[in-house]
Amino acid sequence: MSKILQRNLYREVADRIGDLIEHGELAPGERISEKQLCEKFGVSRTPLREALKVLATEGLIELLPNRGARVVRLTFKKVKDTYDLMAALEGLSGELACQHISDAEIAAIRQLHDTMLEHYRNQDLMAYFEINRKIHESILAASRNDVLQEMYSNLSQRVKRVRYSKKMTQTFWRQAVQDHENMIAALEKRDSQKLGQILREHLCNKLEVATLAGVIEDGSLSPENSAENSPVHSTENSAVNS
Amino acid sequence: MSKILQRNLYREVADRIGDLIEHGELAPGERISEKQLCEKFGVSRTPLREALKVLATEGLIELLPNRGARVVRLTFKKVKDTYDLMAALEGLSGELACQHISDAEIAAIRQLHDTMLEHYRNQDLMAYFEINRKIHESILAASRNDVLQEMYSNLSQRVKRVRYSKKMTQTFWRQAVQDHENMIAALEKRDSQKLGQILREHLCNKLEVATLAGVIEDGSLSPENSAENSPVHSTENSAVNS
DNA sequence: ACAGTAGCAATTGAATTCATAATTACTTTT
DNA sequence: AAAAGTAATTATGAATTCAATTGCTACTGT
Repeated sequence: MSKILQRNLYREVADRIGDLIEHGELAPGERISEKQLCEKFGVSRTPLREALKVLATEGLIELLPNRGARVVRLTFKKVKDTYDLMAALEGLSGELACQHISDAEIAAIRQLHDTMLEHYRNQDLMAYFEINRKIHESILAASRNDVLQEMYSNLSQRVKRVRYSKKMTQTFWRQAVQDHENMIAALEKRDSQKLGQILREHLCNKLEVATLAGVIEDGSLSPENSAENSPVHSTENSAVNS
Repeated sequence: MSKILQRNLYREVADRIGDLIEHGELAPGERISEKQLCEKFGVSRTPLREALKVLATEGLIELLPNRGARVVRLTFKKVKDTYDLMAALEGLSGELACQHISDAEIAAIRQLHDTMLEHYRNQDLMAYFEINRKIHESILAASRNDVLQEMYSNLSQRVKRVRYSKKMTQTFWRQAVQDHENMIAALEKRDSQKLGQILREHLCNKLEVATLAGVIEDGSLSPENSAENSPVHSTENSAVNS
């Protein structure tokens, strides 16, 4: 049925490090000491270094030749670029989903949708987000495109640590709910063009980007800015103000 | 300027193995012996295994626990899924390019376009494809989205070994050229919606998928079909005659 | 004769060891 | 006293070694 999950040590270690990054226990830009992590996880350097190589190709850390690894610093531009991509992928997933989704799956999503509305009425943001995630996941699964799902999952991983959207204005929230109403409608009519468009323009992404502009500006994500060796600061931060 | 290319041994090895796969010297489904490759490249097992882990996350090979690695078998569905994704990414790149591209870059693409038309008139397929690739690359670069470029490049790698479209009917070719005419027009008008749409529907992808359907059916890509452990050889040989 | 189990060979997974590169601290010179 | 250069220490890159799992083959029992 689903994929056989291979439990190699390197994969386990990679996941654990990913968690550390997501929860901020490994700060952005922080240098990662191999020995330190070896002791923390109780493994030898070989599987740990394999894990680091993998995490680097997954875009979570970057490797400095002969100088070890460090957590990638999420600049505003990087996050924006990633969200643009994710929006495009969500759009595609919507189009494909309309072509392949079963009636049972639509019914299940409708069910989720109704539950989500309930949470909206109760103003339960956490519960709302959880169901929201499940709905998008269901559509993604209905696309029947494994490569797409893999890519989306990877992109999602990269920006996970900034996905906490604590503040959600009523206007935005209301609009998001409206988007979801339209999504369900398009899905039930199997209007792939429409669903694709809605998902591409779905507020969630734009909203998060908007709020993030503030968050990142605060310096909470990029403590010592993006420039490593160049003394000149580029326009990336000033762009936030425009 | 551009990224500092780190020349780690593992990256070098990974690229070399990638080449072997692309050129078919490592057959699809073939088991990869670590020792064998170590001797071939003259490196120890450590960097080689790091390379294998990376190639696995890049989707070129798959790792069987305690049984080594093997080249992924490109099924028709996998290729189709990948092309669908690439089309979506090209579409996005078009939209973004219209927003960021400079006049100089447009002029350069126009230049490429004219050269390509020349090759079309001379019916020089190889030269045509080369310029065609450069044009799409230029648009991708103009999107100013590094994540997008990285993802596209990865997807492109995965299906590289089947991208040889030797046969190109005149009808298809003519349509492709027409598409490119429209692309340039949209680009010069900076009509992002239009360019996006053209790129998403650009014949190249659909054409390749169509021809590939034949190629893969021939068994040249999946020698023993998609089934892994089934002892029964299905229609693979009889299909060649049909 | 066929099937199941046990033993052996081979290959991968992980750890330890060795080498090389970088960084830091200390000393010397200006 | 400050700066530069050299040496030493630390950390990463690579190789070798060790252990464990797998697959194959042979032998025995039914």
